Amino acid sequence: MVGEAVAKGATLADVARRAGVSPSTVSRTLRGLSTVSPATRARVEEAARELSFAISRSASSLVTGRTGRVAVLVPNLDAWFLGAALAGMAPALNAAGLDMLVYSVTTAEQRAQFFDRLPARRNADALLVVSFALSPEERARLDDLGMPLVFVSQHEQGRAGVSVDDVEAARRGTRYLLNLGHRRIAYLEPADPSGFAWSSRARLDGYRAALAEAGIDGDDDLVRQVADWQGPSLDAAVGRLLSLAEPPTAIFAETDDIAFRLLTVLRGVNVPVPRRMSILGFDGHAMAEPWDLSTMAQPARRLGEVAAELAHGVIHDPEAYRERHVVLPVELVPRGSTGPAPGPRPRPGDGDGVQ
Amino acid sequence: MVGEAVAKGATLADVARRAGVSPSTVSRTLRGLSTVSPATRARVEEAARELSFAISRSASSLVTGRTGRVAVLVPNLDAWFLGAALAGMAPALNAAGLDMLVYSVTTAEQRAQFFDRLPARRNADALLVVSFALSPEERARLDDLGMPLVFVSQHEQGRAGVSVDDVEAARRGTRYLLNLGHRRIAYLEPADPSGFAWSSRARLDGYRAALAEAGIDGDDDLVRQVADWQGPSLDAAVGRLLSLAEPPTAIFAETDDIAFRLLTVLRGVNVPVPRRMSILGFDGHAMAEPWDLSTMAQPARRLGEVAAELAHGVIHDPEAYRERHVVLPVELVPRGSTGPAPGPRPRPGDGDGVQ
DNA sequence: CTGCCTGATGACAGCGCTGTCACCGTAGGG
DNA sequence: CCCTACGGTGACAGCGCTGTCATCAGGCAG
Repeated sequence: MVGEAVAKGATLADVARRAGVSPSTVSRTLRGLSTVSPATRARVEEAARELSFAISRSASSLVTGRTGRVAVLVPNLDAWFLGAALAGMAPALNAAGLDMLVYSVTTAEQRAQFFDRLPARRNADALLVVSFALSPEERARLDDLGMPLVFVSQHEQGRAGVSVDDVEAARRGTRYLLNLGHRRIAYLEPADPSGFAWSSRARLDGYRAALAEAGIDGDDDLVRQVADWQGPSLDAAVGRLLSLAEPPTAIFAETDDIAFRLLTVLRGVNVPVPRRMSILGFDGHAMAEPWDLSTMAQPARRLGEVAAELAHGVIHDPEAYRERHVVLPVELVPRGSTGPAPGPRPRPGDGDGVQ
Repeated sequence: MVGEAVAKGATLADVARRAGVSPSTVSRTLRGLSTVSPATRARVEEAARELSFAISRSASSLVTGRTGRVAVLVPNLDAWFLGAALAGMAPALNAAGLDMLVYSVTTAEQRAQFFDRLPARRNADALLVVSFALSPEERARLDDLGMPLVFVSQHEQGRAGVSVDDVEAARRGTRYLLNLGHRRIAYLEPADPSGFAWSSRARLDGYRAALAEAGIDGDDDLVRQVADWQGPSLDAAVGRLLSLAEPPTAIFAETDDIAFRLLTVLRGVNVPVPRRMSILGFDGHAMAEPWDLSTMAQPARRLGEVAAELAHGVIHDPEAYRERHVVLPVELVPRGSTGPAPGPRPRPGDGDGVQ
């Protein structure tokens, strides 16, 4: 009895019967195709509505070779940036009539399985690679399979993709600190032991370039790697920086997540921000505002939206889109975590140097 | 020439030819089915590997009626909780051989479209509804279509789902504040103007129950709605609370996001936490630790994992799983944002009451 | 030696669509 | 009044699988 009630779902043939036309006509109508008379169209659409007809993608993709789906490959799912990017992607994809398949590949095992079974293949029309470091073999494999690729938040020579100009953004961020009078500027970059997340030295390069332009010699003691998210290595890094002969007066963190933890650590050890130490982040994390963190804001959602457009492009016009790369702007958002460099170190007896 | 290189992808028939067997046998082998001789199995598997064969779900689902996909419906994608839940879900789903289709329905328009075209139907074997307030019509629609539903992070009577016991968790959180000596405890709940996010009065109920158990009359002035994420209404709410004849000494925030902003606002107006005001959040947000926020931690990832198991369940054994509901524990994580209630208000001349 | 059962495999129809082609009626040009 | 053109429609094959049934070679009891 229960089984009876479960409508298996109307088929296109059912709709055709109800509308008194052939299946072909229903198909044409529903696809909004060329030549269907208005009267027929109306009848078909009503019949479809009455039966709550929803087309079976399985059947149509079997014949068209298109699945109407795109796969999204991410190194994890709980990082703010990825969530924001997906949040931009999903509606844009849906608007284009595409469904979004998400694959979160975090462990080596998952990775092997993903590329071995390649579930995306034949089950998606394109693959969006988001901040994921593809090995050359993996990339080759995907190419062999003829899977159109779109790289999101990473720049791959001669490939469709969307990203920001990390070099330029980091350069501008560093210049901002220089303009505030800072001369000793540290740089904290995330260590990625898994090697899954895509990264480049681009931001670090930008930082170094800005220092060089200002005639300041790079000091490797000021560049430190820290575990991206959890763990004690940040404390150690801060300890190193504070115990230098000439400690920094500003720290540029490669990600806002690092900057947040940095703020906490500094508060804990009574280093006032920004009076004694300015902090600049990178990402435009949603929490940056409540934390009053100055940051280089990436348009994360927008990256997702553009990625969706590119996906649509590479599917429908591979020739035109194959190498299209979009660069989005990064904006410096100055907030309370950055301020002028403190004056010269107080000589003995000078007090705090405060007027 | 380029077109030539694009391998359309081997079919099952190709594998069969290469292995010198019939397509049926290949199908049986690849599905790990009953009776295939070891020798044949080996030949088939090798042929499949050599051709990088990946089965076409479109074709197989056309005949089996199963898509091997589950759809996940979320009210948005950039909230921490949803990201964490998805992060738990994705690998668990993949391990069960299911692909994850994500639908982020944020606007009324998207909502109408989703339920109108119901892209999930016939394109997914089950729908996971995550913190999404389905209208009765929407629910009825899904039921009519025979789509198995799993409710995540929300409790629906007689439905498969996984959630936490919000009443009990809020009661415990409130008791914790009571045990610290607080008697005036405010409660901040999120206003959800869109009405998309599922919510219940459960947490508020738990808060009230704990107060009642302690013999404290509820004071409606202490319960305030604030915009969940952005906006100025928090400032107003704090203003109200601080201007009461008897202001609260602790605030229980229904979500960590509210608690974070609360911490910022209080810091801005020089109300020391926890010396003058204790703050307790709810969620177990990843940022709670660096913020040193006490919180009722939900096992967000675990919710996702269990949801995946339930999805597998309702697909393969609907009878057994139809009404299965799993309740996961919430743990109080005490941190630095909560402390003993300050002593009685200092009488004039008493100073700060600090020894 | 016959008959039957069992394990292993192949043949074939058909899932629900789409694309192609054939078809039909009507309008307009010669 | 015939012929073509064309808008509108239907018939039909077939996409790549799976499930069912048929087939066949051995093994073993009778």
